[in-house]
Amino acid sequence: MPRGRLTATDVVRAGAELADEVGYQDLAMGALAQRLGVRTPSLYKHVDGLDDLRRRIAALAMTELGEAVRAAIQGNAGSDALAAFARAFATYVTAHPGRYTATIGAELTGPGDDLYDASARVLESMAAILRGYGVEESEMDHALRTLRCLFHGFAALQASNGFQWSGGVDESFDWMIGFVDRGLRPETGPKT
Amino acid sequence: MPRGRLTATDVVRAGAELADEVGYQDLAMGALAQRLGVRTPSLYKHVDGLDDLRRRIAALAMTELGEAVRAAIQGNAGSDALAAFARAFATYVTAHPGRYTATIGAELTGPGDDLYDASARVLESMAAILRGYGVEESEMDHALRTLRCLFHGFAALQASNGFQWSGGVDESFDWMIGFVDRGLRPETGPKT
DNA sequence: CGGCTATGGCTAATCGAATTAGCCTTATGG
DNA sequence: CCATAAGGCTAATTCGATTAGCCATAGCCG
Repeated sequence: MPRGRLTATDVVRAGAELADEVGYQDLAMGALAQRLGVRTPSLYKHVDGLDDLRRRIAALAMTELGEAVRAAIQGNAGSDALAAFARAFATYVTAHPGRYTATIGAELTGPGDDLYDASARVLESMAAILRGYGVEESEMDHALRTLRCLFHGFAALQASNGFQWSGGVDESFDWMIGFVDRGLRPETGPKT
Repeated sequence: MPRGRLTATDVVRAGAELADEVGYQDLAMGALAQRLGVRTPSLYKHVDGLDDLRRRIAALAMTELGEAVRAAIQGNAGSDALAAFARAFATYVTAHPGRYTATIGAELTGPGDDLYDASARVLESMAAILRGYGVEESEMDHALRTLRCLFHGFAALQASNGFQWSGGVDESFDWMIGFVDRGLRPETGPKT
């Protein structure tokens, strides 16, 4: 009846779930150990401490997010791709506020780091969308960073306080996407 | 020879400076007390603990930011106001990364709360800009939220890791502002 | 089969930072 | 000149993270 031994993956996954449930602020080694039916120090056999756990959760979140958005934009292009991306992004962030919060403060080091690589994959999906709009290569970086600010800002606001968006969050989000779409689309005429 | 007694304001101001210097993560009661030439427990006569301190720093940051952007847009309208706002915003965030970080995770409660009110004033400045562009009242909320996501996202990315924006941050920021400007401006023709 | 070793869990102990309790000094104002 | 409250201090508590060092066992080799 040995409950299978834990692996680092188990610990990180459980940590991510815990963060989603109790909030990133309250993610603690003790609570996590309890959830895994183990004593706190045992976790250190799998993770290098709280900071390491946090970073791994961030990497997990970014990886999952990358998969979600990649799947969403499959077979879509232009506005459709943008809308699909946005929807997938918002859905993920809303469903996993704790996980995503882990990515907000995390430092990106450089290539080879899980979190960095996962972030790069998300950016690659954004870039694919932009290419679909025919954005000039010379403007790609700028457009990419702009999209990144927009989505990250949305996520941060959503995750932290659900910014008083008492009502109409979805409409505002759709409006935002429409705004970006109009801006990226080769000009075709009056905006309405 | 009594070094003037401390006030809550002194403590918060010093805390904000400390956060800017050592990073928000390392803001600690002990370090702050030391900087103020006082023992740790003494701080509790002025602030209600670390969480309270953080929240007050967030409120201070938002208040200062509000003053900075309000001053910047004075006498400007349209693109100029937007550009001035953006410049002031970026300058503030870059100069005070620790302070701004305090605002990122902070929960907004409701009217009457310093942080909430200060945030409302910043939003009011944004709204003024949007009105200058002739944005429909019905779209105001959506546009406001969009701007908020964009600026907050920029700040969050900037503050946390200075997102690998090794080069060209300023150009990208300008591009972003230009993008928004084109999107808000009543259509006048092809974008170039 | 019987022992070897690495892994993963445990208990006990340490550390550090926040916070609380309770005392003491002094500026202030009646 | 004294009463008092504000603001500092020391000592003590608490709680969470982390470390040290021990123990059981699964898988493997001779």
